[in-house]
Amino acid sequence: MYVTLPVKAFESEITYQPNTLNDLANVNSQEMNFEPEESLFFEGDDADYIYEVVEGVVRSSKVLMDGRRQVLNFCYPGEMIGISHDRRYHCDCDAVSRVKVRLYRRNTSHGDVAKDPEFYARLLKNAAAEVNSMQEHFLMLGRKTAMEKLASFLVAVMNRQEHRRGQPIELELPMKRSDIADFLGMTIETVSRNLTKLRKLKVIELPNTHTVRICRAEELRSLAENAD
Amino acid sequence: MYVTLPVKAFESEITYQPNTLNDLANVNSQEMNFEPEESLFFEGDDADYIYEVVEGVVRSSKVLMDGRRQVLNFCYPGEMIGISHDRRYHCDCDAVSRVKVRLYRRNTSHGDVAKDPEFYARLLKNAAAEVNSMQEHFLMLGRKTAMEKLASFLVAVMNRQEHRRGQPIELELPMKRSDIADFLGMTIETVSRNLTKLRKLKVIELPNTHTVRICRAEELRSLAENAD
DNA sequence: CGTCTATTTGAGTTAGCTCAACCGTCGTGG
DNA sequence: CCACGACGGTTGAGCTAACTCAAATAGACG
Repeated sequence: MYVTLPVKAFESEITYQPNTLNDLANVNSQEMNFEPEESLFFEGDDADYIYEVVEGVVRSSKVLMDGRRQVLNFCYPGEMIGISHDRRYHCDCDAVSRVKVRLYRRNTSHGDVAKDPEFYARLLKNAAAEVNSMQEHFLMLGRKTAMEKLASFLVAVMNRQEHRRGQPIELELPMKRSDIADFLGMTIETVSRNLTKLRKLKVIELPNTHTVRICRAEELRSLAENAD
Repeated sequence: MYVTLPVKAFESEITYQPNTLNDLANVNSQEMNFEPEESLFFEGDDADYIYEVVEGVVRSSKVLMDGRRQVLNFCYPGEMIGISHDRRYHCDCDAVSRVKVRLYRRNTSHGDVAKDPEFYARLLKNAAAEVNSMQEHFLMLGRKTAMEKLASFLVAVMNRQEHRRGQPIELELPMKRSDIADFLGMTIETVSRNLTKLRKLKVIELPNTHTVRICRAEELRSLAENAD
């Protein structure tokens, strides 16, 4: 029945109850799991599904023929990916960590996503939010220094994740340095050097390579707009 | 009646006929004109209107406190700007040339844009297309050389505009060098130097500062992905 | 414990930046 | 009608932030 894209078998099938707050009415959805580095889809594939991240982190990216890569976004739980205007995906999409996603079928004879106005509204809001966040990312890519980029990235991850006031903030960065570098439009060496610099400035600590403890959040925020 | 945002008076008021192909059903819209460098809206303003460019070119941009600027997009006729997920604009928007725009009110008691499913669908498709084009822009900002950026820009303008096969292609570039520079994330000097370089390579001619004649389109396309 | 991969650090290079001079066009006023 | 100032664009010279290449180190995993 679902022969088109996701080659993996669906792990579960869920039908939402109509009119439940925060849920989508009358939309059939399935869940799927992916291991780190597994691909959800590739650029050029038929965009049969829209994905919602439920657990873990997903990375979308584009590559040039010579291998240069730009990471477009890291998607966290609650975020959607795979919306297309022309029935093709325009980026690659892979799991960074272990990932659970919910799939929404683009077009089916029954339970058609495109005919559900609430889902539509949600998609539009999501797309608008994505445009906004991409605009921030733009300013960063085009006009910020390496240090400002890295600080902005850490601030963005910090803002995305809940934390209790006053506490030193621990960020989990499941992605590799090369992912961060390709997201920020710089090299892994420059990422590494600037992390070290932040550590020496006592703005952060690095208990291990995938954890960043923010010691001076305000200092970091200020570095995100002005590299001194 | 329309006291909120656009301070300028509306030049005309149009009501679309329902069910006309390519038109929007039951949506009141107005048109407005802007002179070059006039602003349509600013970052942080209430996002009361969605704009569709009818004539001319519009520029959206973001600025850092110290004045560094990133141009996000140049909008050509048929494109929409001003969609927001949270009722605020997230970028500045200004006319590059003389511009005619059509305005759609975000929320009104009568003719509410948000309740018109066709308009919704159109907005969503537009937003998805914008995300796609921004993704291309990303790859460019983050990973391309100055020459590749400039060539990509010229190719994008070329693709956007109609032209008859075989003919040498003349592009009108109404924006200033500083706009191009801020769009590509480089300096005006680098833009200028690389235009000169393309001219010396006989890939383009520059009859005047705002016209580019593409002499070797294929060469240009190849430069857009590989600066040699 | 050894192998493999990711990350950090170091040293030298370079693409693109900054600063400065110059040029062309256009509009204004004597 | 011409002089001149303002503005946008081009070109040149030197500088520097980030890159490349290379080597050392640190985790991860069987």
